[in-house]
Formats: sequence, structure tokens, C-alpha cells
Amino acid sequence: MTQDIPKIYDPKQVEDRLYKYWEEHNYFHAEPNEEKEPYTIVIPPPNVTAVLHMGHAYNNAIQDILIRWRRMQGYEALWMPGTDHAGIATQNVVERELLKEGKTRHDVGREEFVKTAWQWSEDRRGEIVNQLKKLGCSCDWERERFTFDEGLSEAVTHVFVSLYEKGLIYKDSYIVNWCPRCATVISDEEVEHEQQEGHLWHIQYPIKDSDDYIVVATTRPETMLGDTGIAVNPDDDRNKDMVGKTVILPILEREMPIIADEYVDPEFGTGMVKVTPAHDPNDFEMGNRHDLAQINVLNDDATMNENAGPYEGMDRFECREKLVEDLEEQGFLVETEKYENRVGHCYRCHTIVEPSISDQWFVKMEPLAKPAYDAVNDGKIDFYPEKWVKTYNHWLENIRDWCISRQLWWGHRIPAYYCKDCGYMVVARSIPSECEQCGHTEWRQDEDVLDTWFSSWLWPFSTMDWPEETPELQYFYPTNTLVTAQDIIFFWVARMIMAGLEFMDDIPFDSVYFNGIIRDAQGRKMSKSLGNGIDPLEMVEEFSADAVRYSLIVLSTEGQDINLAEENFEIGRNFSNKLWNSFRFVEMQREDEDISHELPDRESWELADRWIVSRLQRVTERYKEALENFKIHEAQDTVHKFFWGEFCDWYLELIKPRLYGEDETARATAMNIAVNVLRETLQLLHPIIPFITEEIWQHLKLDDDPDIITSEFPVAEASLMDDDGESEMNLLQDVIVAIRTMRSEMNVPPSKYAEVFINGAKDGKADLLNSYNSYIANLANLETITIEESVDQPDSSATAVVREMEIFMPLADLIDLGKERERLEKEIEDTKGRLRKAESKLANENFVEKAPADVVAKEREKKSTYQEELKKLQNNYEKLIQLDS
RNA sequence: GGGCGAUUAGCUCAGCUGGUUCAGAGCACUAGCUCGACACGCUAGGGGUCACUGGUUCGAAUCCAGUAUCGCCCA
Repeated sequence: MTQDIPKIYDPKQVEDRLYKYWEEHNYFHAEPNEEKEPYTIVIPPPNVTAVLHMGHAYNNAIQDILIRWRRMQGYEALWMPGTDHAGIATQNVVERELLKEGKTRHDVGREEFVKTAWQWSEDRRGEIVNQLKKLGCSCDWERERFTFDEGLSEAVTHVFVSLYEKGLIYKDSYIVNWCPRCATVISDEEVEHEQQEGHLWHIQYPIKDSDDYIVVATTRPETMLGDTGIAVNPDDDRNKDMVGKTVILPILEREMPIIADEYVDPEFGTGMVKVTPAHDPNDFEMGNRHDLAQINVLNDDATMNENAGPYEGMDRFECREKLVEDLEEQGFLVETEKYENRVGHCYRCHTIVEPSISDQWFVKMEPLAKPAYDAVNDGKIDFYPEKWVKTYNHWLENIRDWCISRQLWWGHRIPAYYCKDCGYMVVARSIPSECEQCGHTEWRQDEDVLDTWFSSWLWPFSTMDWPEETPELQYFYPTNTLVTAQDIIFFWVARMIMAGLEFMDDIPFDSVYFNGIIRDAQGRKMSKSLGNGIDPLEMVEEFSADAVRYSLIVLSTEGQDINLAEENFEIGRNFSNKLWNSFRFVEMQREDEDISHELPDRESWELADRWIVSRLQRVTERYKEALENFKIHEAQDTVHKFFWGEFCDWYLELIKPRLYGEDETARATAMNIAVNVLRETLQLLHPIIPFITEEIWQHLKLDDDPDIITSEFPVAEASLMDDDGESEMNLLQDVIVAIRTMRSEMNVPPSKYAEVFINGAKDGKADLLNSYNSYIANLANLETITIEESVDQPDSSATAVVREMEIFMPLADLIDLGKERERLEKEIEDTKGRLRKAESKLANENFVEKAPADVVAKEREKKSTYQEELKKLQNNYEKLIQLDS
């Protein structure tokens, strides 16, 4: 059977099969279990609008790593999966679909539309789940939830009603952000400000009963049609005399007062600003302070309404153009200036939003913000990387009320009912029976739905059937880790913390890991419009899920953004293949012998065995520390270097003679240790690359082994750490590398056995090197090797110095004296450099006096070593020169 | 305007609670390798004034201040 192991690992034979296998064994399912400690992650529910992108792949890979790791550590590990109904986004997509048939949502009606959206979201959910499975995510699918499913909808209603009853939800006419394309209001957080090239138009407003005029500047001239005042700063000497006068609005000829308000920046322009309370948030506040009228000049679709006079019916930008033309014609336009300013766009459809006044529902945030602030700043919740705490704090310190109503059809309908007869409003969990004001019984439910985040913020407990008091809530809440991107820190993270504290009286999670954003190779954000996205499923198809996961983690550092190119996935593929081949090698040598979990009797260990086992303990320890601090990349890097650079490059090479040899005990020892080290390495790697590790594990499997996914995670064993073994091994490695370098530089072909003499092996080094001279001979491809405290340099030999020992390699007539000379010159220069550095440090009195004794001692030691080495190099160099002449 | 981050080898990035052999990895590059796991590989090598300017210190890529460029967030 060993002949059947292919040289190239084929993930297609493995991944789907193993995922099914794990599912069939119910390994992903978690249940309240008092005998175990829980570890819980709730998934950031992907929007049902679209398939997953690379950012999802990355984010979910991290979650899976944590979950699998904790599961192996013996926690009852629950990864709660689900999806988000994504109000605006989904509605947009479904509307677009309808449009293909030439229909609008109004053509099909609310009920039919919602039905279509449901169908659509169901289909998408299936796809998303399938994608997560392809990536290897070990979610507890039995518990999958949807923000719009029955239970969660109930939680939403419950929360709305109780916040209303507490006075934390109110309805008010207020200036909000209106997206004319989505035809709904959006919250402040949903507005993206973008730097844009525009103009600043300076416009004259005549003063009543005078030939005089004032000048104001605006970037949105069309809003002037809604102006109801002019404001100056009360301390502005230039303008304060103007307060109380009346100006006349050009075109519409409306009279309006000049008022004084602190808000106005006297330094900006003329120090006078037009006030448009219905179309600017600051003007709205100012208008309220001074009782100015609010004149709305826009329709919902951003065309001008009847208040716009001659411009009625025009689109806002068309109106802008025409208005500027008219102003110019009539002599009101003073100046047109190029101007860059930040313009608010809808984060969903990218249309420029219009601030406008309407009746909306709000959550009063201040009472919720305080405990949320404390939870993070008192250390109940940790952020990784910590820097995000500042962003979080800044937002909470400047918290504004949250506009939660949306003029959409797809979402949780607001549980407010209006008496059809008298208009009396009731907020209730279900339709009220009779109106307590007029006694009528017919009700009309509020047309609006809630912001999607109003359901998402309950996610950590609504997924466990809150408000019901379930065993799941008891056991799994608070959850442990939230893994998300920083772009939803306000939308979601902060609000979940608020909701958890408000409704569960406890934090929703104890740590938040913010993963970076995936960008393209040029560092640009991946987006549909740029067409620079990389589809994770295509990459899985091409490179395997393991390769995708591994590569993403290789490229990531804690919370840093990733610049990604397709060829980066070769990293993971190559690693998988290396892993596969190390297994292939071991398996080919194994000859069906029994191998125990128990390491063999220490009597039979060689240096290489002590070394690799010791190194494994250190790697295991470091891995644990790294993951505990969410340094996933570091954990991976540690295993990577160990597996490839130590286990494969050195250990497997070192044991070949034993595996091929006649000594059965030696063979068994090497075999056992190789298999056991490989097995533990697989376990360390399993959270990152679950499929290939399970596949190899099952091949190596001993009778009583569990599957790797449920195997017990390795714990570092202090008694196996071996400082002497490691440093002895390092010495041998240095010697071997020195000889290899020498061979390579002297063009001794690998196929040619060489002979080497090592001179000056003092302080027990001779014994050590002699006991393991087979290591040197094998890895440096030597015929014979002579190691002594004192040997003479043979004729015509290349020389090198390592660890104060001289290495002579007789090359007879093969020696290229010019080349050897070059080599030695370089060596001498290098050593001189090192020596100079050590000497200059030691020459500094301050260093010798003030630096810690051990640092100084180390430096002295370095100096004498380099001196010694230099002497030998120079000595050899002189001999060479003589030979040459 | 305020805040945060980045600036280290041709490219992508580690290292940054200051001192382990004149700075590390992967890719790319050079030379050599069908040596009984792996060319998705092996061995060896070249390549960096650690953005700049000051400061702290015996000692700074690592700490502090400022400058420049780029990016993100919030006004």
C-alpha cells in the first residue's frame, strides 16, 4: 500500500470526504455539558445578499482555528453559525431582480415582495453554508440561525417594546440621512464621507430696504431654496451689526432674519452662513435654537418639490446647475471657486445622501453607552489589537442617538400600532385589542421596519433563544471570542456590548479579535466595481481549502491588512505538499510495524532524538502562548519553521542511516520518534489546515486513536526539554553547514565524497563530534572525517573556521587556489567586522561599567572567539599565499 | 482640523516590553543538485545607510519628539 501514496498530495480526494465524515460523527455539535468548560464563538453572520468573499474566508478561517484548537484542548466548543437578513442590501438586490422583469416593488406589493425576498434569502443561505463547509468551518450546523427567523424576530420585538417602555426608544421628527436611491433613512454610521472635487459658490443676498448685500458661500446651492435665515458669530466684529436685519433670498425673494449663533466660524469666508434647517444637520440645530422655519425643498427621490418654485420637478443636480445659471444671469453670483469637500454617501448604494427632516424612531444611546464604555475600559472585554479601544472610546464619548427605522419592506416591522380611528399609538408585542383612547379596535401597524443592526446587536444571545431562559444561554453565555473586522466596530461590536449588558446583564464576549482587511496586490480594497476580488471558492478549487487557510494566515500579522495575489496561495499548497511527503517518507519506511504513543526507552535515544523532541516541546509551548494572545500568524510560523526547517531538513535526514540500517533497536527508536513528532506536529497544525492533517493522521492512526479533530491537543512537557541536547546539536549543525558551504564554494560536486579534518576540537568537542561524526559525514557527504584537538593541515586543502575549530578539506589537484583565496579573504573580512564591533563596545568604558555583567562577559567571549578565529584564518591564508607563489 | 496605522532586501512582510555571533522569512535572483519523501523539492550564495532629523541611553530597527510620504477612521 505504501507504493500507492502519490508524490503530490491531492486535496480533491480528501476535503469533501472528510468534511462529511466529521459531520456524520457530529463532531461540530456542542451541548451544555457541566463536565466541560464551554468555549463559544458566534459567527459574524454573513449577509444573505451575496456569496462570501475573501474577507469572509479569512475571518472564518480564524474562527475555525480558535474553535478547533479549543475543542482539542477539551473545551465544549460551540461555534454558532448563521446569516443576516441585511435589510437594505437584500431589498436592493431583490428590487434589481424585479427590475429585470420590468417591475418595481410597488407593482408586486408588499406581501409578494417580502415573499420573494424570503425565497431569495433562503437560496443564498444555502450557498453561504455550503461555502463555509468548503472552507472547513466546523460550525454547529444544528444551531444555525437567521436574523429574520421566528425566534430572533421575537427577540427583536421584545427588545423594542422593553426599550420603549423604559423610555429609551422614541419617535421624533429629526434631521436624518436620506438615501434617495434606497428610499430610506440610514443611520449616521451608514454614511460614508468621501473627499470630492466640487465648487464653492459665493452668492449675494440683498439686504432689505438697502442697496447693500451680504455674501454667503455654499457647496450645495440648491438647498438655498430652503434657507430660512442667515447666521453670524455673535463675537464677530465684522458682522455683528448685521444681526437683526432682514435679507431677501434671491430668486424666491423670501425674507429672512440675520441671527447670531456660536456655531458660525467667523474665520470662514465672509463669516456669514446661510441657514437651511431642513437640509443640514448643523442648520437644523441652529434653526431650533432660533425658531427658524423648516422648509423642505426635496421629494424622497431627490427631485425638487413644490417649495422649490420654478425648479419643481427637477433633479437636485439639474436644479443646482440651472440655479447657478440663473443666479449668474441675475447678478447674484459673486464667485465660483474650486473646492474639495467631504460628501456623504450611502454605504450600500453609494448615492449621495441628503440630510432631511422626517419622523423616525431612535434609540437613546447615552444610557447604553456608559456601561459599554466601562466594560472595555475596565478590562472585562479585551480588544486585540488593543489600539481599537481608542476608536471605540471615541465613538462612545461622542455617541449620538441611533436612528433605527427604515422605510423598507424587508425587515422586522416596527411593533407600533396606530388606532385607525383616532390615531392613538401603542407599542406592543402584539396587536392591541381596543384603543384605550377611543375604544375602537382597528389598528394600522407602523409601515417601517427596523435597521438590520437592531437584530444583529442581539446576536450573541438571541441565537440561544433569548428571551427564553434556555440551558444554552446558561451554559454558553457570555461567549468567549468575537472575530470580526474593524469596519463594523460601531455598527456591531459596540452595540452588541450595549445589548449584552442591557438585556443579559453581562458582557456578550470577553475578547474581540479584529482581523485585517484583505486587499489586492496593490493594496486596494477588493471590490466588485474594481473587479479585483479573488473568489475564495475558486482558490479552494485550485489550491485546496487548507492552502487557502494556510496562506491567509502566513500573510497576516495581528490585525494587519493583507495584500493578496492569487499566487500567494502557492505558499499553502507547497506547505501541504511538504507535509504530505514527510508522511509519505515515514510511511514508506514503516513496514507495518507497531508504533506506540509512548516514546521509546531513553537509553536508545541519540542526540538527534533528544534534540527534536526538545524542540517540539518548545514549539508546543510557544504555539500555545501565541494563540492565547491571538497571534495566530506567530503560532503558525513557529510550527512552520520547526516542521520544515528542523524536522524535515535535519531530523528526517539524520535518521535515514538508522532507518536503512540493520540495528533493529536503533531503527525502531528513530521510527517511533519520527512518527510521534510528526503526529504532534499534525495536531499543532490541525486547527489551521484541518483536512490534510486529519487525512494523514488517519493513515498513521493507531488502534485506539481518536480522530485528530477530537484528539487531545499536545501540551509541552518540561522534562523533555533538553538544553544540552539543543546546544550540542547546534554545534553539529554549524559544523555541517560550514563543510557544505566549503564544498559548494570550492565546487566539489555533491556526488563526490570528500574528506575532512577538524583541528582544535577542545573542551569535549572532539568527543561530541566523534560520537556523531556519522551525522557530519552523512549530511555533508563525506568519505572520512578526522576530528582531533590537534591535527596538521594536509597539503592542498581548503580551510574554514567554525566555532574556533579549523576544518581542512584536502582537495589535491582539485583545489582552485584563486577561489580559495577569495573565500578566505571574505571570511577574514567578515570576522574582522565582527571583531571590530565587539572591540569597540569593550573599548567604551561606559559600556563596561554600566552594562549588565553578563552582557559584558558575553561581549568579551565574542571578542576572544573572533580573535582566535581570525588568527586561524590569517594563518591559513598566509600558507595559501606561500603555496600560490 | 482631530485620531490611528504604515514606512526594514527587487516584491510581500516578520522582528519593535532596547544588548545572543556586523538585521530575519517567503517569493524573485545566482550557482549547483534526477543523493533510496518531496523540483509544490534539496544545498549553498548574492542582496538592506531598518523613511528622514534630532533626543534619551554605555548601547536603538526597537523608546521619545519632530519632519516627509502613503493609508484608514472621525469632525
